Amino acid sequence: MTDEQLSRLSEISHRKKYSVGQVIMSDQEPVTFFANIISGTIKLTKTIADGRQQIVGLLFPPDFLGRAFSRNNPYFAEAASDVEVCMFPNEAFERLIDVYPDLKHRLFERTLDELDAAREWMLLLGRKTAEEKVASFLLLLARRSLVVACPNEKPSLTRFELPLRRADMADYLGLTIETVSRQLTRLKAAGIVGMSDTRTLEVPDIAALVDVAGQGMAL
Amino acid sequence: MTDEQLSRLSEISHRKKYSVGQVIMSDQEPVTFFANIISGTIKLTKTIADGRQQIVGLLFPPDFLGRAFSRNNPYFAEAASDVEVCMFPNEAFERLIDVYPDLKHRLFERTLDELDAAREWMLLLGRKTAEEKVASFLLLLARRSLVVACPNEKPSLTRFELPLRRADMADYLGLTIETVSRQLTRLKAAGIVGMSDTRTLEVPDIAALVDVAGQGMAL
DNA sequence: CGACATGTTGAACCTCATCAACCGACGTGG
DNA sequence: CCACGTCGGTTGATGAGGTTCAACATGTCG
Repeated sequence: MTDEQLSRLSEISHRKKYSVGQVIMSDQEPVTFFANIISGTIKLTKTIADGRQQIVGLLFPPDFLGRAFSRNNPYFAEAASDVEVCMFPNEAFERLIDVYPDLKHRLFERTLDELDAAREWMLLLGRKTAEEKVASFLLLLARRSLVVACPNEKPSLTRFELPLRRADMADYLGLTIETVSRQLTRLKAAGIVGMSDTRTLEVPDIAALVDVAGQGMAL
Repeated sequence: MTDEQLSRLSEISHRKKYSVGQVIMSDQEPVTFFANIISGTIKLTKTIADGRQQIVGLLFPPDFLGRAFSRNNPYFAEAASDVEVCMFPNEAFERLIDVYPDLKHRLFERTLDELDAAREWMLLLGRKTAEEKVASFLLLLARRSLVVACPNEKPSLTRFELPLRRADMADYLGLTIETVSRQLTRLKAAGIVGMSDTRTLEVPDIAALVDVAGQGMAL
């Protein structure tokens, strides 16, 4: 983005914090803002009346949260961890979009990426086994951590934090908490991953993880 | 669209037909065209090496098939029935997109709709039972047929053709052929749907179908 | 300390996948 | 014309993968 765009953006923005579990956007209310994630993880969920829930998207910095063209929003956005965002009132942001077409173009490309991710996840949800699901999720995080940390090097050991609790992992993978837990201990027992803490993971050999993730996690 | 846009479009287009099972776009090759579906049904699929398959999108007329900004395409597009499309070479189409911003806007909105549909389906794949899955799919088709046929009236009986064989329904719902078949006969036995032919369905009472589809199919 | 949230582990159960047989429709070649 | 293979679909029997229910462990906070 150009400097001018950035300054225009910052003029209309303000920071906001959410703590774990807080609802950021609701199913019920129209969306009044766009937000840029500064830190933390946000989960997008869909829910059935009886309580069943599915996470349909995870957002990390510097992802965008919002609803282009102010339609109604069919998801919940919830803080999966403590979260800090940079918020833009809807109208102001959409005015900016009209003025800077390449900003809109960016949003478009982001949406296409989200669509690809959603469809990748459809394959996982519909066709993968519990073990493959968990492994695929860990692989996703492992690769993310590599990109964030050092784009070029390939360290033999990858270590990262789980951004989700077991309950959320279950809702993301279409499983139950218990199954997620069991598969994690299985992967640990098989030496494919190590866990110092329940939220800290080490992957000694990514290739081995790729193997149990069962393809389709192309990169 | 304006008349001018339409005429410009038709200048660069040509018709093409595909018969059932034919591959329209492949995983392997870059996409060279956009296409507007004139008749028939196209399925977008993702596949794992061992043969497991998931349909990640269904396209009906007048949907669009293609890949904006000529990235590589991670899906297969296959004719689920005999299909007729109107094709545009990629470069020409993208030139048009640049000239007519609202055409791009249209594509953007279509992409957002696809994203919503994909996420709706994630809920289905991850959290619904076999019965709910099948019912949800039938509900989707029932509503589609209502919209196409008569936007206003609400006839008591809805009748429509299944655009997919059992195998494809299974791949769309994350089930096996046998389970799909069994659930269909269960719904038939319960009087929720009628089947004159294996591909022709009647829904006497949509509300009853909504009921077994288990929410989340909001409209 | 007790209450609560998060995570792990075990046992029983159930839904759905798997394997297999069967049916009708269709097309083809002898 | 009929035998034959193929394809799409249905139905049954069996079994495995995951869910459910329950108990327990650990850590945190009032």
